[in-house]
Amino acid sequence: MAGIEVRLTGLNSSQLQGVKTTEGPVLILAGAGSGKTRVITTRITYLLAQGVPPERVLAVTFTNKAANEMRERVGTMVPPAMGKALTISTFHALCVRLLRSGIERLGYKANFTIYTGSDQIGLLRQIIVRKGGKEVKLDANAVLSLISRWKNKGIAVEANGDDLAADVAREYQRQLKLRNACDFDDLLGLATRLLEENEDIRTQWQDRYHYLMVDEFQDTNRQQMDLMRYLAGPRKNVCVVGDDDQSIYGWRGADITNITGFERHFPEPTIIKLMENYRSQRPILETANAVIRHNAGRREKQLIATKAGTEPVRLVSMPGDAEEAEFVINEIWTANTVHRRPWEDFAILFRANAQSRLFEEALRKQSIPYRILGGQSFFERREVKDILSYLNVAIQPGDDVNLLRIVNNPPRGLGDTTIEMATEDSIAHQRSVFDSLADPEFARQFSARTQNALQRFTTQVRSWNEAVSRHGAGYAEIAESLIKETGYVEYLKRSCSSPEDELNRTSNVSEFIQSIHQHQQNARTKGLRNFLDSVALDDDFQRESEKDKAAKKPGVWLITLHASKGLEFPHVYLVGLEDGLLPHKRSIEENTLDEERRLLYVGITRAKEKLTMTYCHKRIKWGQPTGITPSRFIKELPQPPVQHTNWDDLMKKPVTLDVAKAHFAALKAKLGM
DNA sequence: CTGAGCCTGGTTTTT
DNA sequence: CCAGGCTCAG
Repeated sequence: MAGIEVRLTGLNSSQLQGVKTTEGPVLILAGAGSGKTRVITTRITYLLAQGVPPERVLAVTFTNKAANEMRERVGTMVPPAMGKALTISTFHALCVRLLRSGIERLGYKANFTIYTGSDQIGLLRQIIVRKGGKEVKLDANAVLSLISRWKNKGIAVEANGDDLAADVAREYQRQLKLRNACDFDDLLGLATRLLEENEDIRTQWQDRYHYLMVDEFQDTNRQQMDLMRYLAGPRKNVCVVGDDDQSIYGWRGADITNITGFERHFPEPTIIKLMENYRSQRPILETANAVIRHNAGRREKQLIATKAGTEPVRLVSMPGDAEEAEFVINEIWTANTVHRRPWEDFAILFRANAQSRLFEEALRKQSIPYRILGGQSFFERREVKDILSYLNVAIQPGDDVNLLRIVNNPPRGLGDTTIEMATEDSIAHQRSVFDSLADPEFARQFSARTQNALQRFTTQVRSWNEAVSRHGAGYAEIAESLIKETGYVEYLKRSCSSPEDELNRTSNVSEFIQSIHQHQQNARTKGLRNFLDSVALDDDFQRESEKDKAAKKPGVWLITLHASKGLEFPHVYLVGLEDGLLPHKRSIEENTLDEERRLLYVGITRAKEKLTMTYCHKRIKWGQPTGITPSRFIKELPQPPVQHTNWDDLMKKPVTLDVAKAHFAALKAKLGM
């Protein structure tokens, strides 16, 4: 094998140890800003340089973004052929691969459909109405999170209680299997079960990968830990990288004991601490260290500053939320106008999305560009979701959830009554809704007109099914003709209220068609099923994600603390340090203050040069001014380096000449002088 | 099927 | 306050 060069210069001794400890379980505790990604990518390169074949290396991440970044970075360090032979994947994508080749052992068919959040909710709503009648007030979202929690812990849905929620959950699971569908949690759970119950498959996968790496390990749940254990096998070459202090997804099932109790799953690991911080100036790190120290049961560590700095950390009290927004935006405006700092140097971090509104308004008022992460993803938009449902039905007409979404959309004479009867019939005869619709016996009870509509629809579905089942079928063309045949776009146009809306939605349809074409041309594994997988897993190769697009737009960052993890900004405003907000009311009730403290810690460690925290004495809540108690975390902030001031003092401070000039110039520009 | 009007609830959201 | 879901009338 041609020698690969590994660049080890510039790594500190613990980073070097992380790179070179290749055998046995390794736990790398990577503090915020400690150069974790560099260690992971260099470690992969190092393995290859030691002669490990690239197809024996598996690196798992949580997000597609992280996987792509890792792939790119490694790609610059090794020959292209080697880079391609590595497996760098998200947990979910890896599980889909496992399941597509083995799920038949668990009683599913290999062409199973992946149900996303809205599919799940749709199915649950249906079941709730059927089981409990219309009066029953059972929140589908609540049941869904219950189901998710069980699945994350590896508890069988079937094995829980006999109240309505548990009953609905059981029916949900039964329906999924009947429809040959998996939800996101199933992907992990079933893949794990597949390995657990089948020795041959387990050994096959254990032979495949000899070196495993997991990033963001603090976010793994029980299932993911089990999965890694089975994949690692007796070799136990597992290197996990994470930071228990940045575990902020407990509410989503992440199990912090995976990292704090790592030894229980992998005895006698090498533990490496990356504590040198290359991001933040010393005062910021002192603040962070002081805050996180208050958490119990953590792995003891302290971030070590490599960057000095004299800028104090500020804590500013505000009379109300309006002043808070105004103050922050004014400072940003001045820094940009007077000191020429670009807008994207500033981030406003908050606990809850609702907080962003006042800031947005203030930014708009000053015509300052900003970017906001989140919002509806492309594939959750109605028109895209509709077409996806058509394609899923084409593959599996028995997929009731997707069928019901499109059966009368556009309207084709199959209204509520017909569909309700079909649903009942399908339950009575233990078959799919499609099978009921297509049954002449069932059709007989309807008017000639409805019979006609039934005939037409079922014939169409059958022809689509045949078309997509043909080997090597051009699925982009099929999708296009399907849309034409159904008159979907015309229908969509009719349902739009404004020309802008119409343009937006129709271009979404075109963009979607375009992405199928691209998949058909470029994807490594072609086929409609694979396309739908990559859509469900949001790992659509060519199309830029909404987040990437937002990140490229210039402007001030408005972002939740959760979404800020992994990012860094020169100037950070961490707003709303108030009891009930940070820590959040629910967290106080549920006694998860540790996680709230970690959230604060994550926020603090985002800042590179300057950190300003704020809190209000009053806040307009639901139209009413409400008194506020400052955050209980404030007393944990060390003074110094934290400087506690208030709004009045800062407003009274004399304006410098520079600032006055800048204001004057801006005013002139506004008036067009 | 649509849309106005009423009611309710309001944390975070990698796949 | 205000967004989203739901109902009922047309």
